Amino acid sequence: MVRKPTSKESARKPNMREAILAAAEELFATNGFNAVSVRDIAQAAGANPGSVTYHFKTKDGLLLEIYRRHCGPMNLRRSELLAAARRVRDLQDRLEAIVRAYVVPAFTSGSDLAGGGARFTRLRAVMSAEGNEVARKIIAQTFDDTSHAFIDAILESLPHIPRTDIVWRSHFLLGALYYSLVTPDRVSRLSRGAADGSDPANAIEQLVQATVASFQAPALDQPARRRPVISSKT
Amino acid sequence: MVRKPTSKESARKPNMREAILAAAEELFATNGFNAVSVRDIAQAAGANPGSVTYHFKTKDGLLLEIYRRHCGPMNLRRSELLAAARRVRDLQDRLEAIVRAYVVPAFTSGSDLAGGGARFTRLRAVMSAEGNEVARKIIAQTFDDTSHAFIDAILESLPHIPRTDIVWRSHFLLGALYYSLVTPDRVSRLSRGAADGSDPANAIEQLVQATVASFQAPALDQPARRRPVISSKT
DNA sequence: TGATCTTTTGTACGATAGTACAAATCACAT
DNA sequence: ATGTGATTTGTACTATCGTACAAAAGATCA
Repeated sequence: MVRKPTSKESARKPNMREAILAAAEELFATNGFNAVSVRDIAQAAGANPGSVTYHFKTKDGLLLEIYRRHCGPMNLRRSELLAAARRVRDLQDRLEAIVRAYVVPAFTSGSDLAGGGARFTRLRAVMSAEGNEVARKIIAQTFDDTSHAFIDAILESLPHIPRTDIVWRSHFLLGALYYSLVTPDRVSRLSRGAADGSDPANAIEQLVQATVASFQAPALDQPARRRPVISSKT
Repeated sequence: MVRKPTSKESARKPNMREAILAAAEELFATNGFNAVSVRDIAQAAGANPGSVTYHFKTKDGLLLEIYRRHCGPMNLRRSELLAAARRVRDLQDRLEAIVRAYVVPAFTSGSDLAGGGARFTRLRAVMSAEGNEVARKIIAQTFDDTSHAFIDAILESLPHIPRTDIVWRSHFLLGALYYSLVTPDRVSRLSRGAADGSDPANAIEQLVQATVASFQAPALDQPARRRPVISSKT
C-alpha cells in the first residue's frame, strides 16, 4: 500500500528509509559504489541490513532510488534558471547567466534533500568514473536533454562558435565541476591555504568565470590543427 | 636475485608480469579498483590468480607498481616540455606551450608502455574519484611538485592574475582532462557524431585552446563576488 | 644430467559480499 | 484490547573475495 500521513509518521526511527538513503548517498559519493557494502550503509544509518533489502530490494535499487530522488528537482531548477538566463539582453551577461544556471544547482540544491546537491553531484562524478551501469543509463536519459538545451542556449549567445567546440567546452565544464567536488582539498593544498576548495561560493565564482572565458575562446577552425610549439620527442 | 637477460627471456609466456600489469591497468581504469577482482585480472592476462600474488604480493601492491611504472617517465616528460615551454619568448605563445606541456604527456605517453599514457591518466581519474588511499598518497607526493612548477610557470606568463585564480583554473584543467578520458563517448553523443571524443589529437587541441582562454580570463578581485543575475530561489 | 632457482599452477582457507526469509515488533483502525 | 498490515530484526545461505602455500613445471649452469 501507499504511505499514510496520519498522526505520527509511522516508523520507529523518524523515517528509516530516508536515513538509509542519506547514508548511502554519502558513502557512495565518498568511496564509490563497490567499496561500500549494504552492511556499511545499514550501520551508518543505524539500521539493520535486512531493512535495506526491505525498502530497496537490491543494492542497485538503492542507487536507482537516490538518482530518482535528485534528478527531477535538479533538472527542474536548471530549466528554470536557464529560461531566466535566456531572457538576459546583453550577450555577454547572458552567457554568464547560462553557465551559472548550469553550475549553481549542481552545487547548492537540485532538491533540498538534506545536504544539498553537492553531495549528489559528487556521487554522479564517482559513478561516472567507475563506469557504473545503473548510473550511466539514468544519466544519459535524464541529463542529455538538459545538456542539449544548455548547448543550444550557449550557441545562441556565441553564434560564431561551431557547435562542436561548444560541446567540447561544456564537456570540460562538467569535468571541472565534478573534479572540484571530488577533491576540493587539492585546491587548498596547491594554493597553500590561500583558497578554500570546499567553499561552494568560491568554487562557483571561479568555475563560472573560467568557463565563460573558455567559451569565448576563438573557434578551432581546423578539425585538428597542429601547432608544434615544442620539439616533438624527448 | 635480479633479472638475467640471457639467451631466452626466462618465462613461458613472453613476460607474464607485464601482461598482468597491462590487464590490471585496463580493468582498473575501466571499472575502478574495487569492482575488479584479482581473478578477473589473472584471467584477462591469461595467468593464474596465484601468479598475481607471486609477482605483486597484494592487490594494493599491484596498483602501487602500476603507479611506479608510469609516474616517473610521465613527470620527466612533463618537466622537459615545461622547460622548453618556458623558453618561448612571446607570453601568449608561452602560455599555450606550458598548457600543452601539461596536457600532451597525459594523453600520449608518460612512458611508452603499451597503450600510452591515456590509459594511466584514466586510471588516475578513476582512483581519484574512488578516493583510493594508495593512489592518493602516491599522487600527492609525486605530482604536487610538478603541479607547483606548472602553476609557477603560468604565473610568470600571466603576472596580473593572482596565484589563487591560477590554482583554481589549473584544477579545472585537470578535471576536464580526467573527464575527457573517462567518458569520451559523451562528447560524440552530445555532438551527434560531429566530434570524436576518443580522438586524442582532437581532445588535446580543444582542451588546450579552452584552457588557455580560461587562464587569460580577468582576475576575480573579490574573494567571492556575488552576481545575482537571476532570481535566487525557484 | 642433475642441482638449483624462478615461475606457474592448483587448491584451500577465512572473511565478507548480496540477498532471502521467518520471527519479532510496532502503529493504528476498529 | 485486539487484529492487521507495515516495518525491523536476526540469521542463514551461497558466492566470491584476497591471500597463502605446497606441488609442478620450466629455466640455467655446473
